[in-house]
Amino acid sequence: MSDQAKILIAEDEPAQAEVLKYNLQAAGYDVSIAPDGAEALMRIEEDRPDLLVLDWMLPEVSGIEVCRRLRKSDDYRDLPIVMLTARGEEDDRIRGLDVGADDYMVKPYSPGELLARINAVLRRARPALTGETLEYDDLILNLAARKVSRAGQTLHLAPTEFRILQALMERPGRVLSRQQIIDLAWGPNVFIEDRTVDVHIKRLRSVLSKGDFTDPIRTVRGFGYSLDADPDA
Amino acid sequence: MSDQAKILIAEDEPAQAEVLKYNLQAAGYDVSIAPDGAEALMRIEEDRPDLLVLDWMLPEVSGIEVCRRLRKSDDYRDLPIVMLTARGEEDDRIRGLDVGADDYMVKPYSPGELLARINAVLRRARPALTGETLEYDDLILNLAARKVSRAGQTLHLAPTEFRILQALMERPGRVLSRQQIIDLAWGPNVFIEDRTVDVHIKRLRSVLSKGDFTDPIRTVRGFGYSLDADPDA
DNA sequence: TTCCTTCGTCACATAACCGTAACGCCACTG
DNA sequence: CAGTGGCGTTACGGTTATGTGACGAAGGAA
Repeated sequence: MSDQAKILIAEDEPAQAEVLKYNLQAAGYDVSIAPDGAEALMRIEEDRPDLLVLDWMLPEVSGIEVCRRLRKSDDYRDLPIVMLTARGEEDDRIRGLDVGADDYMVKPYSPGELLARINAVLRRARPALTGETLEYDDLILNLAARKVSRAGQTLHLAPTEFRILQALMERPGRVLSRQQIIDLAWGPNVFIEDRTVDVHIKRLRSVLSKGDFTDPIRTVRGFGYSLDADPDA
Repeated sequence: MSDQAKILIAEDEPAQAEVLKYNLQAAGYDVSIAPDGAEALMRIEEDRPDLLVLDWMLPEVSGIEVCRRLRKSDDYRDLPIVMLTARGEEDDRIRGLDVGADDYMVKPYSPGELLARINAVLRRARPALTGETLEYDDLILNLAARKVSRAGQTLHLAPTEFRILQALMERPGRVLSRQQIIDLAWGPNVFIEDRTVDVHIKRLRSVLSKGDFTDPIRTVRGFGYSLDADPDA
């Protein structure tokens, strides 16, 4: 996982929850705890965790009910869930997998194994979060995947357009001259007409503004171009 | 291990064994039957099942003895075992878990529930049994068995295609250049034309997309290829 | 041996992309 | 308000990257 993934632990036994939190934090996760099912549902709305560790026996709203509700909701259908069951609750375990948990652990579990499962589930569930990304306004440029999206929608950029946008996003707000853009996007010692940049900027704009998006590129007359989401500021 | 997992039923009551066999076959498993403990041990050697459904009361060699022996052997230490006990044999049940059964069912059981447990045990046990598994979308690549399946269906990949897919699946979503693919799939210091990668990608695609599957490989013009199940996301 | 699979490469077709020229509008200057 | 340089936009020819079918070589299995 590239950054710090958020994990919510829904567990009513404070001691267990704390141990788990400690272990997961040590592994680099951002951890919070909900002591019952109702609170878990609340915190899911609030914190938007990337993964839920869900104890099966919870006060207020049972784990299985939490799971069922999440799977029915539009927003959290895909929230990865690792459930915890005590030995002897085999029936619930089976129901849990049926209800849509991604994995389960039987208590008592080894912290290492639980961590491994969490990592595996996260990896499986969030392939998009791999690699370095540049962000500007609602634009996201993923270097590793070589993908650009705006407001969640993937855009198709030609290679040159991609490199120009990358150059601009690496220097947000700064005005780049045409020659600078050529150096950054084509490489130094490449002879390209300045006006060619204009054409690519135009193409880039038309892709970025497809739909009813506003044009994030500002023309600075006599100098060049810059990224500027809010020209009035 | 193919996607058609082999299950051995060790059960001395023919009627029960047959019913069970019928149900498991309907669920897509490859099923065989052993009427007593001695035969069970023999068939395990012979058939190499992926999971054992083990009745506790068996002629010749008792279920508990079978279990104990398997757990002591080097080859079958991790063979998943689901044991069947008659009601009232609580002591044996507990001994069974101690001896190393992975799960148990009390007779009479519902076929659906047993199936659910078998599925769960297999899913949990397989990674340990078969080595690491890579998953992406509905693709599963089993390193140890060198097998690939899509949506449950086994695919036949040539060795080079397998290694390329492995390289891609180890870095899901990330774009790999042709040279990187060569290094990863052929090894460093191997001279291969870049275009050769294209041809293998084409062959890989045609296998992965057989039927009406969508092509999971994205071409990134000017750079290389990446795994991308959902280009619009 | 012969048959079959896999491999690397090539050759050709196609589609995507690129750079440039040309035209006309617009913003600024005076 | 006229003039001018800068810029947006379109069109187009050429180039390059990729898809695809074919082929011969190598190796293994029967």
